[in-house]
Amino acid sequence: MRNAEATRERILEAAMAEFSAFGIQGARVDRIAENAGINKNMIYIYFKNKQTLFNTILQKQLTRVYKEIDFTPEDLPGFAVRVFDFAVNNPELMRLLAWSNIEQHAEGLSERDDAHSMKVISITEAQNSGLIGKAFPPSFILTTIMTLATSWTIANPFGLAFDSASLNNVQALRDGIAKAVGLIVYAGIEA
Amino acid sequence: MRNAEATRERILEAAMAEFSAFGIQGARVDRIAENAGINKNMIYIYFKNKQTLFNTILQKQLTRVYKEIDFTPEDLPGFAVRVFDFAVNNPELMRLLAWSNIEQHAEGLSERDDAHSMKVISITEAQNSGLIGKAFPPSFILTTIMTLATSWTIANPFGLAFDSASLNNVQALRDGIAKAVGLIVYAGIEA
DNA sequence: TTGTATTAACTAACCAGTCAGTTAGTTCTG
DNA sequence: CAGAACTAACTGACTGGTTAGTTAATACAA
Repeated sequence: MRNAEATRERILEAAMAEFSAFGIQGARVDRIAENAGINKNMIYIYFKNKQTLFNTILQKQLTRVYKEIDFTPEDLPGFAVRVFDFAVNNPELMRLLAWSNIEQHAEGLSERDDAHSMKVISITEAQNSGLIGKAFPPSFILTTIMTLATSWTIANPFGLAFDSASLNNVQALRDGIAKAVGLIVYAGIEA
Repeated sequence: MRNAEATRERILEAAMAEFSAFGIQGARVDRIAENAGINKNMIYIYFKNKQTLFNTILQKQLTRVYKEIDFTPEDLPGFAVRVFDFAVNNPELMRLLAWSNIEQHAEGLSERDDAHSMKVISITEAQNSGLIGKAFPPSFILTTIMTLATSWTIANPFGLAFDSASLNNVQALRDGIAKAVGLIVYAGIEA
């Protein structure tokens, strides 16, 4: 079986699981090779080194995030719920983000910054057109939404165990998040 | 200079910096010894191993957190601001928490769980006595406050760079957090 | 048969933990 | 109070195992 593309794909798949579980430092290249069912050297042929492999995966996953979650400034509670669902359904990805944050070797995150700036601008416009309230600055609103929506993932600084029981009723959390975000973004309107 | 207590303290200090920067896996015992200005073997005399050293530090820091931040169910916006100030002023500690979460070797966190349960009970009582609103479940309120208050630290899943500019005006963030928490906990009262 | 995919064996560096031994300080004894 | 006996603090050198990355040789497909 000789198939360059398939081999590359299997490396990426195994590496995603490995990096998500152990981070960059903790990931073992031998283990990735074994789980991918390929020889370790293939990793060094398809990717420069461990760090590059990680960067490739992070890039790919981030692109996926921005593609799969629609940003709707006119419906921020709905957006928050979408982020929440995505985060709860993709714990591997959340862990990858956490690792890239704390191990601080991340590169090429300009895409992330761009996506952030665009959202802040959209929120500003929504405020000016009266779609949402002006009680809070746009960047504050965005940060609040993103952290609120990911509170029940590995991102919670006090541990997921902190409030894991709530995950037994995902719909209740969805409702709570939508309501809380609504209070914040519609503060000052129709009140 | 022979002083067991001082030596132990210097190890803990250097280890805190090391673990905060590199985590458990990434921490280097040799580096801790060098920065503490002691012989590496002393670490193994005073502490069983690297993991035990980490656990000791985590325990100590968590105790400090619970001691230094008063929980006031009758003034949750104030509590949130206190958590925010503490988090912003103790980035090392926030990193330590993040490492202990993601590297999942943490032990002896019953103290943390107890502190959490107590707060949930207090919030429930506050709701029943009409001090705060019943729009959200107690555990939801607590989780929301904790993550909101730590959104501008390493805990932010999308990176601190996500909204680092806001940290230039800490007072504005404090006000925003207090206001947002107020909207959530007083929803349904005096409205 | 030519070049690409793949492999096994190897290397150099690193690192947690150990160990045999030394030095500083304290207690006991005559 | 001298100095021997003892204890606690500390040191430097080492080891066994691990790991990222390399190299040289082999299998295969066109």
